[in-house]
Amino acid sequence: MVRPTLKKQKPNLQEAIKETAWKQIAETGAATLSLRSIARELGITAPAIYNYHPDRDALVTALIVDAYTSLGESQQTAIDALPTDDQKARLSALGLAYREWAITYPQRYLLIFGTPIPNYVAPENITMPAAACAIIPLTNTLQALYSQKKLKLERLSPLTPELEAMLEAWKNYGGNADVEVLYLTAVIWSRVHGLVMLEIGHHVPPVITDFGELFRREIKNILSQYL
Amino acid sequence: MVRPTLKKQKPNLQEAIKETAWKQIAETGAATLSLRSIARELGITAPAIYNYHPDRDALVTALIVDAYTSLGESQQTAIDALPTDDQKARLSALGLAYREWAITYPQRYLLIFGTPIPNYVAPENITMPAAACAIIPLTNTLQALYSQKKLKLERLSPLTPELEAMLEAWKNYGGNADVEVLYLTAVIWSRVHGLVMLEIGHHVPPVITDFGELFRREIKNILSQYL
DNA sequence: TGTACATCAGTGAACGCGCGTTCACTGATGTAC
DNA sequence: TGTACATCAGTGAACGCGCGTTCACTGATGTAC
Repeated sequence: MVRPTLKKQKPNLQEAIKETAWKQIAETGAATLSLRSIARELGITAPAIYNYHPDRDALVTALIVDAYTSLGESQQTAIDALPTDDQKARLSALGLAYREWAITYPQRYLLIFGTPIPNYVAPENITMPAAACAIIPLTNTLQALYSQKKLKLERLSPLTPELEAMLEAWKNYGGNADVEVLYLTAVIWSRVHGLVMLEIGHHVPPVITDFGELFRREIKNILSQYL
Repeated sequence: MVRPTLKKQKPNLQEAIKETAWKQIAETGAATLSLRSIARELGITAPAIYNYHPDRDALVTALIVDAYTSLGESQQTAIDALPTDDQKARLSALGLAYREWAITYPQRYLLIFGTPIPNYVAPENITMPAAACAIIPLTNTLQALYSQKKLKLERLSPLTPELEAMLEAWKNYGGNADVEVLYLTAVIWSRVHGLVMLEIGHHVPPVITDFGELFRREIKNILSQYL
């Protein structure tokens, strides 16, 4: 009935499947995602999906990679227009853009950073690099500041040998930055991540009607703390 | 076959149901929890559970409340033994105990702070107060420091009127503390929360073999930043 | 002490549901001659 | 231009599974006389 029309409009099921998946994830979260419900909404039968993805887990993996990529691109876009010499503005922009992406796509954010989907195991060799890309703009910005000796690191508690060794290993593993920069990346990221998770998880009393106010103050505090 | 024996050993199904639920949550997470699997492990039939909980959602709510309570108690215990005049040690203990609880019961932590369970809606009038109890030890400790004028608030970016108004509302709503204390509560909590979420979600490269090192350094940094 | 009875925790069958995945198939498309 | 054929995306039926919830029931317990 409706199917033939849809079929004409969307011969590229490849994309349509993921679009519908994102739509359903946005509506009810990734945990209720199913091949059958995607097929239903698309007006096709469930087995048709197997022509494009070997199984459900492969689709989920593709979605996760796309989500990381989208987050990473929004991070990069946030700083592309800003002058390279104003690293402070860039750092701030990264923080604000990060929250913006997360509250625009809360379910997407939860897909990558929330509780793992039951019975799904992420192939780490695929998802880890994608995740790394999302963080690279932050690392690069911090590294630029570090190179210009603009980071106030003297306030930080000294690195223990164990911690330094682990950060060194991280450096070799892929992080193309100095150990203190990697540490700051993790720590600043986790601060932003923590606030974002509280906000989209509604773990803050409802009287906080504009969480952005709180978030922006904290971004300012982070900037003045390390710069 | 096995049932009668079990029945003799555990006549208090009320507790046994929740115990088994926790066990299964610890094993595979809250998302796969089901009345039938609890009953199965307990050697009873699923409908028997309805004698103790009106439906699945009620059980989940009870578990969530228990989790918050357990976290809150572990927070309180962490500072009970410490001298009241050493607020710095208390603050540090709260942070370390928080992580300890979370990595001991990661699935419990995710139950309350991770992605919500599909098709479950938390009755906020029940879960919010329980959640508040988990945070009160931190607020109280910060309030004590504030009263003794030991918090370095001058470094913080100024409160906007909007933010101050929201924090005032929070105060009336239940937080029995000054606005700057409530702000610090939210911000310090979110920092700890962010680190914990990254750790239990495995979002940090595997070369970071002892995340505790990173965590402890950050606790020290938080202390020296605000105290 | 012994019998009749009420209570009520737990049973087992059944309901309707949705899921991932397989398989032989159909039927439109596009190519080869 | 017209026919025979291969391709292959999508179908529909079926598989076995687990779920929450309902309902009439059973049978052990404990009470009342």
